[in-house]
Amino acid sequence: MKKNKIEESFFERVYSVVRQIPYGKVTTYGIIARCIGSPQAARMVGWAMNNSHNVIPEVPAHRVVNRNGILTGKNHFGEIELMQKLLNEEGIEVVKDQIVDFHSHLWDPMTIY
DNA sequence: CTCGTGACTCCCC
DNA sequence: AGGGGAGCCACGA
Repeated sequence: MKKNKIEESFFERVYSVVRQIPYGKVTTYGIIARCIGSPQAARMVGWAMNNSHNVIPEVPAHRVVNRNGILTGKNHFGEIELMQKLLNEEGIEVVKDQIVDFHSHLWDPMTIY
């Protein structure tokens, strides 16, 4: 055995975490990056999200924002208002591209309650 | 193979 | 308090 493989791609690892985000909750790029072992590779997480549109099952990328609770990736949803719209549908209020009471909606995969 | 870029984050001044 | 720079990893040209 040398290597075995199945080493899931970096992207796959990101998707696995993002898919675990419960309905009505959000998380950040940094948290995800840290969760997969690369705390400073938050950029990659966002990049993975960009590619997520081509991934199945669909990844709730709209639940992923930056550490300030700002919808930095909204520009990549095709429709600028789409990301905010999806969050609103889940009961998350967004003002000026920023999630209201962000900390309350924040979900940390490492923090099991 | 080398270079550049990217939906971020942290540290320093 | 605000601005600037470096770090991180993967992927396309």
